[in-house]
Amino acid sequence: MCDYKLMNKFLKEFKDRGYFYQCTGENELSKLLDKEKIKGYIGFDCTAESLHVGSLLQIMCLKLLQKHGHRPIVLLGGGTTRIGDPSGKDKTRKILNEKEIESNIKSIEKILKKFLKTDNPKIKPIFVNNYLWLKKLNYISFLRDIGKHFTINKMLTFESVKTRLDREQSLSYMEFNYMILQAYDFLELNKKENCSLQIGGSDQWGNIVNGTELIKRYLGKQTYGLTTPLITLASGAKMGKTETGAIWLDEKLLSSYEYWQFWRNVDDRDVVKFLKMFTDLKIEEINKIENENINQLKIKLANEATSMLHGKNAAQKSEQAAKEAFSGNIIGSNLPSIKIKTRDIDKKLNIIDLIMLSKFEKSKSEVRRLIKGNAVKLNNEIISDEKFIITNKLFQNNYLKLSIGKKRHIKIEKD
RNA sequence: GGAGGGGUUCCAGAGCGGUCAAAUGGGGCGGGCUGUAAACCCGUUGACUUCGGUCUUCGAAAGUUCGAAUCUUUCCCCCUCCA
Repeated sequence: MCDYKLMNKFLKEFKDRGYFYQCTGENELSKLLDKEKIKGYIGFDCTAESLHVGSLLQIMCLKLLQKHGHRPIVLLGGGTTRIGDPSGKDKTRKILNEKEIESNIKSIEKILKKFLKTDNPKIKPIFVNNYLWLKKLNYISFLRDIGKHFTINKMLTFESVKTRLDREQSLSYMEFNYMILQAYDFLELNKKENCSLQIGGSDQWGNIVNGTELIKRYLGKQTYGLTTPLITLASGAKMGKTETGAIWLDEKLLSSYEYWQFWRNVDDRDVVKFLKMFTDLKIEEINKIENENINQLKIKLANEATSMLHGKNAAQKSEQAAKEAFSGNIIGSNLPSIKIKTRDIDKKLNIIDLIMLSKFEKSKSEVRRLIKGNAVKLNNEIISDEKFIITNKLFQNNYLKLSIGKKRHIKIEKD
């Protein structure tokens, strides 16, 4: 462990922000980072069409590399996604087809570009797809060149493998190979791009170390691995997926307003931690404001996090919309809206159908329950009759505000 | 290969011929308190409904029965122990 004061600035900030979990050769890494600008890589899973906040910490790591002049490499694992990482999974994953993976890669790349600086050629991210080299592998030569460096004895001790075997859940040979492929990725990136650092979540530790060891044996070169802790919410839940649905980073899957709301609603105990982790604010500044009004801090967190992804404008709009929605009487002009046809209103649209149109609920029974529980409001008036008919009179300047519970509000616009 | 145990609603887990849309806990949702927090309290949690009911669920299929999550048969899948 090297002296904190002498530590490389990148590493130091990495720790100060709470990104640090484990590291191989911390001292040497620190020296290396002082001496030169390096390339560091993180691999992202492409099984979904978008990333969610569960990957945000990884993205922040890439940003931090850039901030300190290092260049991030983003590996979108078209190859490995075809296999499926067994880490942290107790079942074999669904294998996606080529088309799905390709389109996932595209949309994930788009998201990452929103976070990362792409104008400075020295630090702009390099996007790579490991399918490029994995598809060309020749089985026999791969076994001879790469496979000989891995012992089954050791592979069996890895957590991802062990838990599967312990529970007698089947682990296919295909999945068993995942770690070798990931190690090979690192080797390839080292050869091609001189990449000398791999960052990943703590569950990737085994895979990462395999990579550095392979490179040492195969090329005799020193590389490093760095892992981030698994972020859990104060409530104990894993970050990223709520019961309602994942907190997606793609606007198509989750509006910027909802994204803002996610941050606005974090547990009190998580606020400072998240300010450090997920905003650009300086650590000293965060320390200074730490004890300010908790709700102001949450708004700050929401604004910072939202502007990072969706832009300052979207963040401001969301804040404004929230203010309007929660303070009461005005129809929040910035609220998400849906349009309905005047014809439908003339056809005596009732409240249940209106809510169905809003897509807030997909079951009429559930809507009836909500109405019984005084959860439904139109223009802030509780609607307690499930046969309530929507009339033109309810619209003010062509708008009608529909609220379900305290947190869900939508603007209905007459078309 | 031999012997047992099991697959139940979002999850865990009761039920073992009618009173079962299925106990209980967790989670979710809604209400209250507050601060769009936590904790706590209350309600609710298959779908549709003209609120009378109707329809679909207890691994899959077939059967016994007036009636099946519950009994029988076959099939699929999981677990434990022995070889």
